[in-house]
Amino acid sequence: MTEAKRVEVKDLPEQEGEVVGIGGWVETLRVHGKVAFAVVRDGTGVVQCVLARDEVGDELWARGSELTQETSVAVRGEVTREPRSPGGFELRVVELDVLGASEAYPIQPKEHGVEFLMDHRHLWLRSSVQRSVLRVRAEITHAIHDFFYREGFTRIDTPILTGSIGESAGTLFSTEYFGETAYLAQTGQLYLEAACPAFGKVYCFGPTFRAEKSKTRRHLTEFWMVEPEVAFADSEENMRLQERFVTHLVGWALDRCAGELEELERDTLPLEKVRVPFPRISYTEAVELLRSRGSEIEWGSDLGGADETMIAEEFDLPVFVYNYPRQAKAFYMKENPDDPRTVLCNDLIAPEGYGEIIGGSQREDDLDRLLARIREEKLPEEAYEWYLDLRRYGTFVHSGFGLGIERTVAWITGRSHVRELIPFPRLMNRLTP
RNA sequence: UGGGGUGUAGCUCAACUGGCAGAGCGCCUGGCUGUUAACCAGGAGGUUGAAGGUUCGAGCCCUUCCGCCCCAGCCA
Repeated sequence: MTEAKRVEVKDLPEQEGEVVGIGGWVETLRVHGKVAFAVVRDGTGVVQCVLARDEVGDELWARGSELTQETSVAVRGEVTREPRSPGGFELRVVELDVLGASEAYPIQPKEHGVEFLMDHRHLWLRSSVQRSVLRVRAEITHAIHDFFYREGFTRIDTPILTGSIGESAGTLFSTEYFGETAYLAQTGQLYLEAACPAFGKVYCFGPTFRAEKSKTRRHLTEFWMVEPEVAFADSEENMRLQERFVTHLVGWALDRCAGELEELERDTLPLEKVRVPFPRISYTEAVELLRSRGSEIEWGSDLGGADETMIAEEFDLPVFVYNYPRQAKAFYMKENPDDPRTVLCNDLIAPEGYGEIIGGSQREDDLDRLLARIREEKLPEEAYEWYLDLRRYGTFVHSGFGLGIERTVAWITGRSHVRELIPFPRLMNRLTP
């Protein structure tokens, strides 16, 4: 192919009248007797490329009119303003090279079932809805780092391979590790607590593994979680950080992903309402509310998905539910001095039925009470020796939380299942591709 | 693990009460100069998830197994 200025599709409107080159993949081809339309995607956008038989000659016509779905091509043509073309511009083809042929592409621009699409996840990524949700995910992860950088946090990368330590046993993936058993991390929190006295405000962001045999639209066995931890912050400050953080993520998505949210047909009005402060309701108040709405929940048991949805419906913002019964929560959460039946913690429930996106707490900083809780839960005390050291050498009030990325992106994009919101989901029955 | 559903062409789905296995899309052939998931005509394409049973006859009924989806639990 002769030399032509190589451009990205998103920049084509600025090149009107110029002859430019693009590289991309054929999404669809519509051939008439003497004119053909090929829609080409390059990753930055899509453009309709037009071949007129009378203009391009027999050889190019033959090549262009036999393009198949997802053939990779290099196209050279004139950028033309054209109201009949989607996007208002098209490329009038002068030259076209097939770079990589594509025979019988499995995914049609029609409906498919979930299993078929997941079996072809490596190709499904090219589809417009998948591109949009994964673009939003990428922007959200960027917004996460932006927020914590600007707030003065230091990023701490916590290990993925760990010894036996975490929230509880029985939900960990294990693997052989030079004759020992290693476990895949289900939280970075305990390591962050160790980094806290070194840096004050820290966070980690990475994959998390849960060997639960969960089969719901809200669960993955491998998911990404961002976890901040703040020295000298109590539960109250923790919730204020959470609402500022979530507001930042939503605002970032509205600013930078308007096109994607439109493509996804997401009603952005509920998102535009998101601002601090978020409504708060104590666990005890939540139980009273639920019982007044006909639920038979007993004080002491954890809230289920239906309970969360019922609470979310009372508000049009994310809502904090705080201070749960201690038997429903993890050993490291600090006892509530005003009501020792409960611990200083909170969940954040997203609106519109998307459920829990954050779990957070103030941590137990008293050595004796923490030790008592470890023994109460019958956890292996030896494994927690280094964690207990943090209470022996300059213990301090501190709090933190974990926000699930896929659930947050599900809410922001309005998608119903988290499996679409990570490029290659790992589920109980899905390890490939 | 428990409850509910489902499995038919490459894909998405029909098939009445148990009675000749079908459509749309995709693919192949031909037609068409402005399509927008193009349209029109023709063609190829099936071990009805697997095994067994009932019946003159099973995609449909029965038994067992397998896959998938939804809900619950666990949590983010």
